[in-house]
Amino acid sequence: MFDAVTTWYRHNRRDLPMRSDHVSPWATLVFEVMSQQTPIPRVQPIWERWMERWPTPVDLARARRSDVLVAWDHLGYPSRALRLHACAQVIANRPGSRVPADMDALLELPGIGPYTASAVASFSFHQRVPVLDTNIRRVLTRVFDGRQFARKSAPSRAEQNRAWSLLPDEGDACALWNVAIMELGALVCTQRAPLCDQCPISERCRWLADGQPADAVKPRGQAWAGTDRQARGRVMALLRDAHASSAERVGRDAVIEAATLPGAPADQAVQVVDALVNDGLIEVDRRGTYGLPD
DNA sequence: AATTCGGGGGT
DNA sequence: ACCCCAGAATT
Repeated sequence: MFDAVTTWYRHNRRDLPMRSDHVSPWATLVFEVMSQQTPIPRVQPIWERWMERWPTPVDLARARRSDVLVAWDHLGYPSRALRLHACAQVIANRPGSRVPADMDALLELPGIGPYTASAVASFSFHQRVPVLDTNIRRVLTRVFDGRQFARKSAPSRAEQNRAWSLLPDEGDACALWNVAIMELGALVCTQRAPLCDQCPISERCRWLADGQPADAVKPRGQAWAGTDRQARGRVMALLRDAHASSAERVGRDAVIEAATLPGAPADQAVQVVDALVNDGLIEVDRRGTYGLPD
């Protein structure tokens, strides 16, 4: 399994800048945070500009949150940007301002959960830990369980045990294994139309052997049009533009207008703006004008 | 375990 | 129109 997947990886991997050997642990951490629920192609250009501007945790720790939110641009889930900023400040106060190398310490950091902690621990520090992202979970579920998709909820204990059991003995090999099987899920064992004829482990795949049975229809996800998230996104876009162009603040009327969606309940805009203030993503001054925090 | 948190490109 | 995407925090 290891040889088949890693050999495939060597010949088929994408040439991503963040996989370069001279990428720092901090740069890797930033990339993994940006990649949470966000496709790689959209992350890449923003990550490159970001690391040029704030190469180290100390650099980002000193930045203003408003500049951080503008640089985050439209990556989505802007609370991630604030958590990353807070994370930089925690790391900047550690000895040597170093990114911690072990899982327990990484998990203490703001915005760093099981996936990101394991990715940094494995890819940057070659710790012997499994990585269970959406791609790897899908591959392992198909190969071993014969099901089309992993469960929507967090990885079960059984999934984690299996991931551990597949790890090679050495940390270096684990890093290669993790990135290789992740890439296999991203390029071959895809969500929609897996390319099983190109898969190096198709012979051992229970799902393929069973005739690719389809899972039961999954419950529908959250709609988009008219949601709080859409309204919040509009407010953030308005304030990003205002800050980026002239560092100007915006009156309440304009903010409420941005938060008002066609056909939405009348009180949605007000509630959304209040929630953004509460989340620390926007601020009101004494005159009642709005802007990005600090 | 279920919800909430953006945004855009593919199908 | 709907789907998902190198998830995390909160309840």
